[in-house]
Amino acid sequence: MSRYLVTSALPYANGPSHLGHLAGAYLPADIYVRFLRMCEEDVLYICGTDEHGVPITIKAEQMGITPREVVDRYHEIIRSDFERFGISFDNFSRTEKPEHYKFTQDVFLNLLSRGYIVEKSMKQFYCDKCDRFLPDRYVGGTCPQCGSEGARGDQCEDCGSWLDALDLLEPICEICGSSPAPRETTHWFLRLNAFQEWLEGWLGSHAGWKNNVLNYCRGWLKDGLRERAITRDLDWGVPVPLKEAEGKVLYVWFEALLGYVSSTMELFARKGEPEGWKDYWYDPQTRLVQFIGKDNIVFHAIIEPSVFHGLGDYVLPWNIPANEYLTVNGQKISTSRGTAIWLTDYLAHFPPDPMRYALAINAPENRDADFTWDEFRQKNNELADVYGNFVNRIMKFAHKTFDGLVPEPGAAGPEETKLMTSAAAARDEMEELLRNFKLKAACLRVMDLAREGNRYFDQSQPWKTAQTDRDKCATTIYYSIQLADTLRILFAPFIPFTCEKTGRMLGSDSLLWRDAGGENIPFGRKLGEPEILLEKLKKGFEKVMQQEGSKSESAEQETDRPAIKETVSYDDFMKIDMRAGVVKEVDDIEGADKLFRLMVDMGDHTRQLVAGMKPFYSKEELIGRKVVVLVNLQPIKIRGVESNGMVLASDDGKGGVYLLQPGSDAGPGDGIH
RNA sequence: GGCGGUGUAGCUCAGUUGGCAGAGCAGCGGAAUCAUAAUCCGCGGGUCGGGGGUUCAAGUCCCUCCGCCGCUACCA
Repeated sequence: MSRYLVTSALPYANGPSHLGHLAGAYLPADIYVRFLRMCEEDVLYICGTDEHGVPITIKAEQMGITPREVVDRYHEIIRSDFERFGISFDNFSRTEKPEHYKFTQDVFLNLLSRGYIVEKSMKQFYCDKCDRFLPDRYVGGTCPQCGSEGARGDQCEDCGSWLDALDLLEPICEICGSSPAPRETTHWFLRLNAFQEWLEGWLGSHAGWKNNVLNYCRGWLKDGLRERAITRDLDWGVPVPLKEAEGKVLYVWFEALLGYVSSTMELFARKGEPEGWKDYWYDPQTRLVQFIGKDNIVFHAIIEPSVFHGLGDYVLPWNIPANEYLTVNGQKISTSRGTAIWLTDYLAHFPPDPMRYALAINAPENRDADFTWDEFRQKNNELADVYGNFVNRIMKFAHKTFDGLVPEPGAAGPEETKLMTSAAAARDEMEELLRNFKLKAACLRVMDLAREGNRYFDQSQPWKTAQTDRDKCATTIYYSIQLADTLRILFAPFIPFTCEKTGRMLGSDSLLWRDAGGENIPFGRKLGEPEILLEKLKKGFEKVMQQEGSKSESAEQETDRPAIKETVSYDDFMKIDMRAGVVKEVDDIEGADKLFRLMVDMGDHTRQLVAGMKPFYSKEELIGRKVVVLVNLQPIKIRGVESNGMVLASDDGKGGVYLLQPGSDAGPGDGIH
């Protein structure tokens, strides 16, 4: 027996969870964990919500509530959705807990005393109006190298040079437009570079890990690891535990990774064994398995091992089976574009198992996988037909022919021997696959066995032998029932709710992997009433949900709209000069995917504008179109092309951008008030 | 434009260290009637994105081009 500590990436509590989350980090981990438990391994499955960081404060501002209220709300939604999907965490904690604060602060001090964290004083732009320090990319200004005005704090697009934000001439705050001033601030840096050599060796010893993980890391190591700031000037998060660090918090990615440990501590504290967590985290024999999406690879394969190695006592990841992404209708899941399918919406209409099956059999294990409702329907029906119907036909038959009792079998013939051998082989092959994180292949394998069950049943023709050879018929049904039980066990990690149903019919609820392939259901046992395991779905079934879904999506989206900006005076507004124009020419701009160069007829003159319209309009659509132009805006060069104004458009906040259009009577050059 | 990924049957996807191209679904033909019109048997179908190279041998390794996706930048 081995000891396993399994984690799923901590979901970020700034919104509900969608199918992509489930498919990437939670369902695969749950399948793996359920399997290990059935093998009687010592396993803990740990998770919790990640509740700090800037995006949550922004969300709170948008919703007009406190960050604490945001995370309370989403923690509960996320927790409940996962629970209903059967994700069987041993503990689902949150980073807004005193234990977590204390632990992360201890870790910080520990690394500081070991010299892995260093303090550095630096100057950073501070915006008085926003009352905050500005991250580099939120500072704009004139490039000191080439004089271009469109430079940002980290890089100048025109000349391509990497900049220090402080070198920018005429800096402006990209959030409010005012002029920020440099101010002295102090931050603490994790010396990742100190771990470079060790990491190379450590990662090198894990050649069996998935390629995506190793490749990402290789890239990082090739560039050379740098010191990374792990503190921020912010008021939402775990405070840096030093007197001189007032107003500073630990940066999320440093702190959230430690949530795995603090969640484990919380679990054992609740059990009354406050030191119990160390049996897992301090034991080098523990197999730490961390399920994540590919976006999290750097944190789990580079930063976390560095931190744990720096601390000394902790176990390092044994494997990091990172998944790729799930797309929906071929497109990336996007909250703002409304392509996300929320777990809450799905669960309001359908049971968890069909989705668990559909996502398991087409999981993004090696590359992005695509989800469509039609595909989902096919998978659901396949499962209902091949497995559900197999169980159903046996149960109905046994009730009709043998009064609902498991019949006493005659001697096993070659077909029966072959069937049971196959069942045992499936069990062993699946074990091998599951232990190597090939969940998809394992799922296919158990479906194969279900097909074999149908084949056995068909070839044995019990509906005929019932009349001619009752002994043979009894044998067929007896062994079919044994196979149904094996299928119940082997399917259990994937579709646990359905397997519970099967268990009620068979009078068996034991879930031991080694029982698969055996004769577990004794003859003479009274079988439960047959019930339909899985409902089939008709084309277009998802309409119900999508209507419902779009409702909650739009509710979700309103909160994504920016708050109304501050009031401006009438005089200020009158400074703005807008006029109607007609688009005459449209050209591409080299090296820009979204920009068009527009020549617009303004009546008395023609002016050149640059507009980010390429994703939304074709050249043909634009030519001849009447537009509203803001004409007295300060000219600026964008990607080397001068733009003398701005074309006005509405933005629905979900990726839809629509040009404003003057009425049909308006002519070029007409003013707009 | 930079970085990353990807391209295999009509569709969704497998193809381990190079060694005779696979599965499921869909399609076509048949069997069967216990069962949720479910099941079972059989068949067809691919220049493995294009081109070049290494090799006895390339879907697999190298170069190059094309397509698609994502992140990022430009969206005055």
